[in-house]
Amino acid sequence: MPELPEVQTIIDDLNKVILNKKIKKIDILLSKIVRGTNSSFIKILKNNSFQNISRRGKYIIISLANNRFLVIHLRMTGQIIYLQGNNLIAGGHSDKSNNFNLPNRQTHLILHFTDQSQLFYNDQRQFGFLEIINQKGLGRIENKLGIEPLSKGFTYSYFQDLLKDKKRNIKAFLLDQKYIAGLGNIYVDESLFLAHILPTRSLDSLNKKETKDLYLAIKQVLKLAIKYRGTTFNNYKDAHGRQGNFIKRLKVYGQENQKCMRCQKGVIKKIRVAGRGTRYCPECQK
DNA sequence: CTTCTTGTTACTGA
DNA sequence: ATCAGTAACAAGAA
Repeated sequence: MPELPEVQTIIDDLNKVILNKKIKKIDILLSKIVRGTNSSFIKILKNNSFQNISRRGKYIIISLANNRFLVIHLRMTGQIIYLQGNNLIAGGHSDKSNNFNLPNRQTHLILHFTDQSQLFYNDQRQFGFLEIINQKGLGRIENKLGIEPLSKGFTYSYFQDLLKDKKRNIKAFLLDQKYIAGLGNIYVDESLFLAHILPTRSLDSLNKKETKDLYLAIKQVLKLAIKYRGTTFNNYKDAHGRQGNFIKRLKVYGQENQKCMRCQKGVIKKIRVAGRGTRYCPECQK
């Protein structure tokens, strides 16, 4: 479940260690994980290098030479792990089975660099993908995504305009990448909790204060999660011995049947909203 | 055995 | 046009 903060953590780590290293070999272990033909994918990457790594919503965008881009989407269980020797230098979204014996059963692609370091793409459920695109492809991604919630352009008045005249369910709206890019199930639930708003509410039912609170909550939750290096980085230490642990700061996600840690009155409930498991406090979210 | 999990797209029907 | 709902993708956990 890598969302904006997890993807941001991954690219921040990778940018420090992988730029300009020459790719000497590409192993595609699961063909369908690569969009487009495998042969052109390999042809473009071979002897190429990463010039810069950025993010748009949950998409990882790696600039290559020759105006090409390697785009990676982790979907639900994708991981990127960069190893130098036996040392994990940068990585993403490790789950319980934290096993650096790579490649393993879930490894679908390996990039080998000339300095012997390796980048592994792992994906248990195989929903993620890698793709080489050009400037035009970049435009296509841009066109389907809404604003970056941590960008300067995401002002309160921009947020108000987004909501205007819509009657949608608030959670479905926040999950929709074409309005705001990067939120997923975890941070939507956390933002709504922070703003004291029930996930079942509709946009046209929000008053001015609630709208403002939600706007601030989204930014606050995302910033804090990035500070703690995301939620799903549980059991690994990176090269600097840090552990990402926003999971310990989650207020509602995964807290069902627990007493609400804010009001100490409600018990966190889990229901289904917009097709997703949704957690909230029935006492202090209205 | 069944059910649930999550990101995204595609599709149906209101 | 807007929106809700559901299936699909795949593998593993409970």
